[in-house]
Amino acid sequence: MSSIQAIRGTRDILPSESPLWVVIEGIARHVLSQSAYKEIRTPIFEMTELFARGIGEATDAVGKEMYSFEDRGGRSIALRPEITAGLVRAFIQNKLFAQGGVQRLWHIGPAFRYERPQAGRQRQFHQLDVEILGSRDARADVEIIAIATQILSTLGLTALSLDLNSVGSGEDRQNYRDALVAYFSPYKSDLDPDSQDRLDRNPLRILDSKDKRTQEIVTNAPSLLDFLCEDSQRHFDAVQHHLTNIGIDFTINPRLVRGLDYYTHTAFEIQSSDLGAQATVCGGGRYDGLVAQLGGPDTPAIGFGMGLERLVILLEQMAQYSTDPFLDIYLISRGEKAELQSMKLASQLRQNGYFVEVDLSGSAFGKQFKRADRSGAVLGLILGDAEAEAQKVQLKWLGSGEQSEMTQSALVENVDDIKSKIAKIRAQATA
RNA sequence: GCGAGCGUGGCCAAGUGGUUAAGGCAGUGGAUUGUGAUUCCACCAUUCGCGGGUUCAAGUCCCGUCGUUCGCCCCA
Repeated sequence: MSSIQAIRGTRDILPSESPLWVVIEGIARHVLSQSAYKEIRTPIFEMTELFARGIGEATDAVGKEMYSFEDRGGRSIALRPEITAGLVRAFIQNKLFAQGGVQRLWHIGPAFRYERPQAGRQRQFHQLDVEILGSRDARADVEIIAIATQILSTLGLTALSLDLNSVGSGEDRQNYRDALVAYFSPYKSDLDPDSQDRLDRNPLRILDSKDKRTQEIVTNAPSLLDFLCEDSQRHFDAVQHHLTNIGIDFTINPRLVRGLDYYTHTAFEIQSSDLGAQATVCGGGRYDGLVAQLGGPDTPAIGFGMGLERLVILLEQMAQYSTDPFLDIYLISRGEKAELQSMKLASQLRQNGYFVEVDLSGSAFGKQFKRADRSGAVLGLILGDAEAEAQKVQLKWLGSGEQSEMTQSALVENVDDIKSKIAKIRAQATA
């Protein structure tokens, strides 16, 4: 066992799985272009400082999970731990704000975090990231949430729950944070060790603790919602009002606190109960301060990240999408002349729109038929010495075994008949 | 970073200290030198993730290491 293995926490997406990824990407693309979103592609690595400044030095994603290294020029580089920061950097650097109005952007690709792999978590994972930059309106929040739910429901994922919260303005959050520290400090020794640690680092996280005793203490802790200023409250109310109006169910969860520093106001999470400990399929929120913080013009924004691996897990559980290869014709040949003709025939057929696989084995016809049968093709074509000599080909309908002979040129010209027969057989098979 | 479980061929596995490492699927060749989900035959692990130790004897016990799975932290 000295062969080289994939890096821990990375995974090959094999041919048996990739069709599912294509389905997800296709549906996402469709929904996003319906809503006037434009794709942006940004590098998977950036200056480490971008993440330190944007996401926050104290967050786990940056503080302890970042894949950072020095490049040959001595610069500190990091594989992106999430997508938003790089996207905002691109927005600023390319002056997309100069186009005025609202920018609707999306990006799909890998992100990296140095963590122990477990169910639904890898070191390299893939995210769909969708952002609206330049709108403070509550309708932008709602549009973002609606897009997320539409992608998920179009995929057929229905057993999901949407949690909603407002973390208020930066000021609201600071006030709340102070109040929490004041509330928890007297109980410090009763808290679980993790939460004691969080008291300094990130007191909002204590609310999420799974420890029983801590949860008892949390019951009477002040609620974030009581610390929203008037504007924050109005925004939050408007978001809820619109969501209800368009029929999106949600649960207010005052304990929903997202892990990255840049969030303000709306925070949301979409979860599934079928994912083990990593239940979040999609998480997002508003980040009105980030663009300015990274050196751009003051630009409000909101967006979400959706975890593609987690979608794949859910879709595999449902077994709703076929991953069978799509093939019209399997071409069998044997003998030098036949093999020569088969390549020409195959390319002519492909030019006519057929999906064609050529058997390259040169093995006995019996073996080739076996493979034809397993290939999933509807029609088998047989080219042996006799056919090659006569410029003919045998057509064998693999479902029925019915077989006939025609000239190769007739086959190539007879596109409509053959195609409609293939379509008919395929329709019967799925009926 | 912490905790627990698991590591036998491409895949699924039996094996619980006695030595020749079951079986199934897949694969390859043949019976069938041109007809496919049937049948039959043959081939397919000098070796049980890797390294060390205990023992007359180790896939089986011990230690280490790597990988993997699940959980904690945290998050997509």
